[in-house]
Amino acid sequence: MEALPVGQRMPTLEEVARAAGVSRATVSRAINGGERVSANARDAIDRAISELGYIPNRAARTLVTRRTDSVALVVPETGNRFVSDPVLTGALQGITTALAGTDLQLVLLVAQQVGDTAGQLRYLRAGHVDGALVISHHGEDQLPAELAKTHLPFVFGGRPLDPGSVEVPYVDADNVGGGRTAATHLLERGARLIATVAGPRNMPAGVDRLIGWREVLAAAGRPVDLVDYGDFTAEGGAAAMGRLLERHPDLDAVFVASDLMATGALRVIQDSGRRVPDDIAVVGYDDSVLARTAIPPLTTVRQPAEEMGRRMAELLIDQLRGAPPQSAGEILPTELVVRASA
Amino acid sequence: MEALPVGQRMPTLEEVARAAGVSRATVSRAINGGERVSANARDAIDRAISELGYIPNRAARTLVTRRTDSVALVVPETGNRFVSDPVLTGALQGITTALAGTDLQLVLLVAQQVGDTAGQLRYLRAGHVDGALVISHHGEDQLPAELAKTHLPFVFGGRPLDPGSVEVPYVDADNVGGGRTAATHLLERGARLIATVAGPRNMPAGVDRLIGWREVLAAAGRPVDLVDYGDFTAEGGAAAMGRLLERHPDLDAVFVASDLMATGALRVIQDSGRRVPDDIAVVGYDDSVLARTAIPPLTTVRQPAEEMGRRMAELLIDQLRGAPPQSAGEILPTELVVRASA
DNA sequence: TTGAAAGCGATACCAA
DNA sequence: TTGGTATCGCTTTCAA
Repeated sequence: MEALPVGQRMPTLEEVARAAGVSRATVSRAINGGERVSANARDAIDRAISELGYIPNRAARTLVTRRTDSVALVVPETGNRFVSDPVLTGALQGITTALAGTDLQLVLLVAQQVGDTAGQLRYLRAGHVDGALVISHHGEDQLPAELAKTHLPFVFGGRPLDPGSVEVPYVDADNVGGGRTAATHLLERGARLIATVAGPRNMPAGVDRLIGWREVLAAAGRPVDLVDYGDFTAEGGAAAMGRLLERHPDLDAVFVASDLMATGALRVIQDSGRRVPDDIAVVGYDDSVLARTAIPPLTTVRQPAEEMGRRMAELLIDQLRGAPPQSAGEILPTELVVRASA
Repeated sequence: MEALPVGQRMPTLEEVARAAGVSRATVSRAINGGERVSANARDAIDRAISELGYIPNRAARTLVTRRTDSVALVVPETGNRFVSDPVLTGALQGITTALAGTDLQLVLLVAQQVGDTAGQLRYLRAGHVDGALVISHHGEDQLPAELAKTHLPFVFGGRPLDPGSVEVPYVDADNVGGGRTAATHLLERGARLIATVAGPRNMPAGVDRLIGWREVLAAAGRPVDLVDYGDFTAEGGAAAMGRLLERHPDLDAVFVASDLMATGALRVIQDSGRRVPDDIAVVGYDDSVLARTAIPPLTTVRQPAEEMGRRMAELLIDQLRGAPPQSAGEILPTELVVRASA
């Protein structure tokens, strides 16, 4: 990366000052808040700025302020996870929306290999960004503890499983509540034997949804052992559903902890000659595009992905403004979207 | 954004120099290529660097080199487009892979409003990045022409519709070829009356796939007027399919220009009492997750999204190294993925 | 091969 | 309210 194509020469503060007939210091003040600058000077400076098309040089500014005006979006996992994760894309949406009101730029920090947090930490520690938004699925890594050491403001998306005895500010959807909602809906529909395809045991999202489901069934005096686990893939969902049907051929409802897994479950159920929802009612999770395109369309628990992203960004911005990090996580409510499958 | 949380104080070049017993200049040379530095000095410097945990300050470096070591990913559209676009997420994957070998950081530049290219251009012109990767669907905006004026290296993903008399380096999938492949497959399956649900007429991807389809049918002496248009949504696909069935109740095959539209088409076809593929064979486009989860699973044309992203990044890196921009677009082959729907 | 010193373009302190 | 000036951390001549 030696030879450098010639870019436009940008006007500097100096030139603006000269054109406006004032000093650099005055222009700088005018640009940053405009305190203690006379109306006269202001006008001249504004005119000079727009005539010259002046844009402050970020590098120069960063050098002295030690502020980069950019924040990182840390995505711990690589591979098609990024693609398939229904929350991530929505969160990204919310994040950019929230950042739009500021002059903060979003820098993408995608792990090169699964579990490669070292490289990301190096970057974060280097002071290249003012803060970090961390999307976390597997909460088990040491990212929270390590991040806390850096003194860099950060907010997690998704509750870290093991914060390592540090307070971690995070935003999460109410997974327990979502599990409750799904179970309650199936109960109210009159289901007699309710199963669940849960997510992985090492992921907070998987664990919490199961907890909610279990809670409601236990309270209703129903069995809570019709449980099998998938890995949040369609194949995993299909396999788990198959095992459940084998063990409990008479089950008539199932809560599947993700829409993607639910598509797999749907296939297995229909292949077994059963109809959805008449023989088996199915509730999914995420309200992703898959829920709408599935046949039959899935009743599912909507995650407020975009709002999660927005709140993450807002909490980070608060910290950048000097507020102390939130000591507790923020839990956003989920919502049942009723379609044809249950 | 006034108050600034105290970050760690990072060691500077100066301190490394002192620790190594050499001058700043020598350390700098050692870091940048290591030309004209004695082995002795090298060793001492390397040791000092790792002991102190030194990381160069990007802002200071940028200030003098006028290089930012970051490139922008420009996403012209906002809203859930980002989410639903099957190519974008894959391309992102390829881009980060290609960038992993360099020290380039990816900065996300999402348009705040549809068609708001002005803000993006301002940012790009400000010299905040060394180059830009532009994801383009609607080729009609003036982004290509405006970008060319900035002298900033850039590469488009997706062929711009109207380059405005400038050569635009781009990477695209072979949409015409994809349309041909789909049509050919349906012909070879023995279909008699082949329709298509095309994409919007103002999007290159939509237009090109239709051209390919038409080409093959014309060459085979088949009618080429069983065409209706959708907007790349499931609803659009369903509506277009409905119109086609009404006009041509006897059609027995259809090429739908995106998997998402195909899910809508599938629903309409099945609701009309017809079976897929027995009564109507369906070929989709994208090989997205929807193709795999659809019932029946979709035969579809796979876009090499990840490879597109990788090539985009590679072409940009070439330019950053001083190579002239490619004068012609680069077209990557598509591939038919045969599943149950056709 | 090495080092001294001059910037790069901003901010911020201090006097005026 | 202003302007002069030191400073941020690095790269890059230019001499030695």
